[in-house]
Amino acid sequence: MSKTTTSKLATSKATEKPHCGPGRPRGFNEAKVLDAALHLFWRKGFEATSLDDLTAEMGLSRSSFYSAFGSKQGVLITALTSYSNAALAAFQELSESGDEDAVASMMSALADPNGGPRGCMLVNCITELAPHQEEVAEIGRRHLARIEELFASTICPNDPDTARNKARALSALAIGTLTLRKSGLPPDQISSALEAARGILTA
Amino acid sequence: MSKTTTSKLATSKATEKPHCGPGRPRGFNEAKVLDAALHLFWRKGFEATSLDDLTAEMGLSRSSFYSAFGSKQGVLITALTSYSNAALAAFQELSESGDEDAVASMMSALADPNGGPRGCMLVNCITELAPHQEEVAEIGRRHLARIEELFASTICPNDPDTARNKARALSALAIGTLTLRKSGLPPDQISSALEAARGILTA
DNA sequence: TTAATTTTGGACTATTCGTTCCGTATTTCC
DNA sequence: GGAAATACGGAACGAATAGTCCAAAATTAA
Repeated sequence: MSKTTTSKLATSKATEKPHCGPGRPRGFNEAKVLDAALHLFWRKGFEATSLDDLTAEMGLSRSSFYSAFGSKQGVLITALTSYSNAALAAFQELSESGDEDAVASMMSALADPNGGPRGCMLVNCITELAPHQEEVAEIGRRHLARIEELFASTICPNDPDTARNKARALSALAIGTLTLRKSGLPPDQISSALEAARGILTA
Repeated sequence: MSKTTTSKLATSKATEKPHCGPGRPRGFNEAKVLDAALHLFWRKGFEATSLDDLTAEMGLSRSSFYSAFGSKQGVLITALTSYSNAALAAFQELSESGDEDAVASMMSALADPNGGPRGCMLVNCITELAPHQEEVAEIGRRHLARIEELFASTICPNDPDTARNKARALSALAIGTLTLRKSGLPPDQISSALEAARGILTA
């Protein structure tokens, strides 16, 4: 009686890869499960997230998990890399918008005073893992360097030296703000402080 | 043959408590083992530090550890509290020095461009634990609020409103800088950016 | 000395950890 | 319809985890 149910798993939407070689096709969307993993790491931290948590949230069996990502650390690196790329792309778009208050938008995107879960996952990972996982540190360095670069090219395309310093300060400001928010400072106080500092720094 | 060695443990320096009530006296200095625990947590993070790591570093048996501190979380809270108090006292002294460049000293004390292990343990704890351990969040809030307060009273004792915003920005700046350093940015680049930002913000 | 009290070492427990493995299901290629 | 290849469910693994327990040791008060 168990044989009567014919599987429908493989015939899902399958927006990404329509299945190439031989063998049974995957029953999950890689981008989606990676996103689920990322948000779980964001909520709980890397060490505090267990394999049971992870596979439950991703909807994968342990076999599928390990065959696809190799290890707990592997799935973090993969998810973090694509998160960084996506975030940087969006950030670049803001910086190239030519908008008058592009810097303000960039600050908001980074510091996110209203505090959805999309603050900056990378800051968490750097703080928790960078000293002990070189791959995470590398991703973090790349990410922050690119942010600084985009800040610099936005605020002052002429004088590169002071622009660089101001850009670094803006980055540090936004990142530090994330910690303030995480400690419980109300959003409106975050906003006003950010606003004031940005006004002064970019004047 | 094992009985011949008479113990000398209890007759140590014992600078803190000369032993009051009845019963066997402790063989360890509470402040010292707390400091050891704090630095281990700082190096490895809370979740990544095991009881074996902890007791080894503190030089305690599990019995002594649990009878003195109750739990892994307990020793963190205790150590973190005294760390916060000591750091804030030193910070207050800087702010009350009347020195011309008191703000610069305060920034250095917080951001510590040369990066000894005494950066700011509290930022690590906030990032890793505040969302899930209310006690840690509370200590973090207290700590950051006090820092902001001292900044505000130092830079501009008159106009309290903009002083508050600038103080908040300086705090965020210093805290964000810690993350930059942790990601691998060289100390001299940290220093120059801090210097520039501070100059602008306090002008 | 003896009784009372506290600390200490380290064995122990029950659980959870990340990872591996195997039998079965599902697909493509011939 | 095979054969080959890949994915899946879930049991199993050894190591590691935070925390408990108890007998022995060390002290004070009588």
